[in-house]
Amino acid sequence: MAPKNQATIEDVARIAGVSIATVSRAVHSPERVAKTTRQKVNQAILVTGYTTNAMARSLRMGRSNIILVLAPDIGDPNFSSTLIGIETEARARNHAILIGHTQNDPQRAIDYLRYTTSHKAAGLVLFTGRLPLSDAVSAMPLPPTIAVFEPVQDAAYPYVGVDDIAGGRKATEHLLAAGHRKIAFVGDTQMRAAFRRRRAGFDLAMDAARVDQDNRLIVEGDGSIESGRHAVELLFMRDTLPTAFMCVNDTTAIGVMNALAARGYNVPLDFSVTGFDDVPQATYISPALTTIRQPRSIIGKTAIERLMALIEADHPATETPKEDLISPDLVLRGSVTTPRQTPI
Amino acid sequence: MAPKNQATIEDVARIAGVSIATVSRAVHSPERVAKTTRQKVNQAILVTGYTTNAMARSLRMGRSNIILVLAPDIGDPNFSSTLIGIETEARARNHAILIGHTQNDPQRAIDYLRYTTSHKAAGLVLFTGRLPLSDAVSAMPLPPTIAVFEPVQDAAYPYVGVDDIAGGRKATEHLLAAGHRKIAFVGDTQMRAAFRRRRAGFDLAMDAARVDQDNRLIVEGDGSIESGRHAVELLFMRDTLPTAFMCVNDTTAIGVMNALAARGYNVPLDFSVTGFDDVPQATYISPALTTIRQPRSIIGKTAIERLMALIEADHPATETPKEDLISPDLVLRGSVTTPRQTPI
DNA sequence: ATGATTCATGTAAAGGTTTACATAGAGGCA
DNA sequence: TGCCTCTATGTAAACCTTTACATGAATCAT
Repeated sequence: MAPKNQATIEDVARIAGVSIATVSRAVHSPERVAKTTRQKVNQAILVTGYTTNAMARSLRMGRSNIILVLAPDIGDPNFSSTLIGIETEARARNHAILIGHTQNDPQRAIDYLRYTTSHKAAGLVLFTGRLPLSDAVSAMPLPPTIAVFEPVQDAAYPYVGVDDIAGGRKATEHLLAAGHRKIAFVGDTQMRAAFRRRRAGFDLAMDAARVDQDNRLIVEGDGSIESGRHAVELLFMRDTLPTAFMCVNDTTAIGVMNALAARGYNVPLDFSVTGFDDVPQATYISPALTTIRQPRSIIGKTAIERLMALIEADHPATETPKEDLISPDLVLRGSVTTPRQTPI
Repeated sequence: MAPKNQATIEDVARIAGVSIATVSRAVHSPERVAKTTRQKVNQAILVTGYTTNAMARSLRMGRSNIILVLAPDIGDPNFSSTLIGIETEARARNHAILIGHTQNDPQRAIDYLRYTTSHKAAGLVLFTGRLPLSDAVSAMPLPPTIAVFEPVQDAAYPYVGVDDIAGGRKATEHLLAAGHRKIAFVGDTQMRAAFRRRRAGFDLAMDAARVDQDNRLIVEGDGSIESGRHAVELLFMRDTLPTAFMCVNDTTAIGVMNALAARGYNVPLDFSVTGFDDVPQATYISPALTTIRQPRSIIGKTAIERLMALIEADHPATETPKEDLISPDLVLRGSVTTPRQTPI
């Protein structure tokens, strides 16, 4: 069916009646070869069905056109949508995406990072907020690197993400504007930088509205659905209940709504709820969740733009790493309304 | 920080006091070098931090250790979970996964297929039921290929997927066992092979239960949430209503449940509903959806096993392509119960 | 003791590119 | 005309492996 042996640059050169150097130039810097020659070469390429051997090219050039994307969890909806942006932008720039799925296993991460050098990866995109801190990693020569969604702890890589502070603030301001004053913040934790910032946005909005500390019910949580459910149980054991729940992410919010429904309450009539992320599930639950939308594919696109700038820069890492924060939008759906007048 | 120039096999050879051939052998077929030499080499590798240059290796060997996965939609939950199985298994066999995201655009698909030859990919995994049928593609020399989830139209690639007939049958039998006799099948279409098979399973079960054609309400649909909603509207315009909806996939089922809720009906008290796929959303809606679970990561794992067998086989495609159908399980949740006694 | 066999290692070619440097022809200018 | 510059192309080296083949030593059978 297909010719057993792929045509090489030499086949093209022979047919076009030029040297292999000219063919190479015709392909990669067409302006350096005469118009008529270029046409002969293109013709020969068509005839032979020639494709450059990327392996030979990478070997010679010292780097490939592969970008490694390291992610702890491929299934995370944030990941897949961002990947779309990454893939599209990378492809437009003639680069391919290699997926490294770490499952939070440091050994797997190290293996993939090693990949980076053995495959001469052009760049590295990190979805993972933590890098294994073994000596193996710090001694490893990594290609230009960019972090996405969460800045990498203890390492100064440029970072592209959502403006979590602005997002947290927007969600909170929306609840305040609806008339809520006693608001629970669900998902307080020091573990994740993004969550810390959302909390900061919450406080900023509450400060600006002059809501005192007593009316801010801070509940710990790790972003899981269980943590949301648990938060509700916890609050019902305290003496004061909030009228609204500002949740650190959608998953938490879904947990909160589950628990409220289980107790027979109606959202938004009895309690208002906001999320953060706008995961697909946010539309499927009822009522649909009012939330902050992650500008996922924009983040992916921006990350590749920055990364390519790094790759093409001659002096790697001479400038100070930059943070690129993209401001998210509030998505109005059905889980927020004015607080009920009679106490629960 | 890291040495500017990666150590090469020659550095290792010099330090170990052997030839580069011996180093190569020590790394890739250790049994062929004497124990003491092997130790010297390993020591030298440790000292230099040597990693084989995969580009040089691939160039010499004529193929890389990269497997291209072509998918129309990265965001599809089926895709990501299957990818986990693919990635894990590929990694265990020292291969890496390159993602090609076609967005159903034939041109993008072709570009990625071309990738396959330029990067000397070891293999190809197709998530896409349709291949662009241009001459460009049929003339293209593709590496060993396997289809996943949907067999590829008009092309005889081995295929790993769920046993859709068995799954469709199981779901239908479950409804029959609950006492339903008038059942709607939502999502009838010729366009997708998987859907055709689910329909076949439905008919098989209905035949076995001797349910006549009048009690099978077949409604067209393309698997979208809108098609589910639309099906309900359609059925309410006919003179007979089903007591249960067997939906071709979960997304359709969610649409059906949405529309029923909008009309004020209760699932499962008024109508029972089953889905197919077990997408994450199936647990988030209320009631949680009784459905057929795709054995996703098993499919991914199996696909790579078959693909590697193909890659390692000396005589490509001499055997007839094989179908590997994995039997899915029924997941019991809250959307099915006995039919109500009083008609709607 | 001798020839045959096995084992461990070395030598060198090949894989397909890109690119520094060389070359040659054309055109411009005095 | 003679010299210089510029442009288009060619030559050959380098990138780093793997592996067929060669070599020499050691082991074995007779």
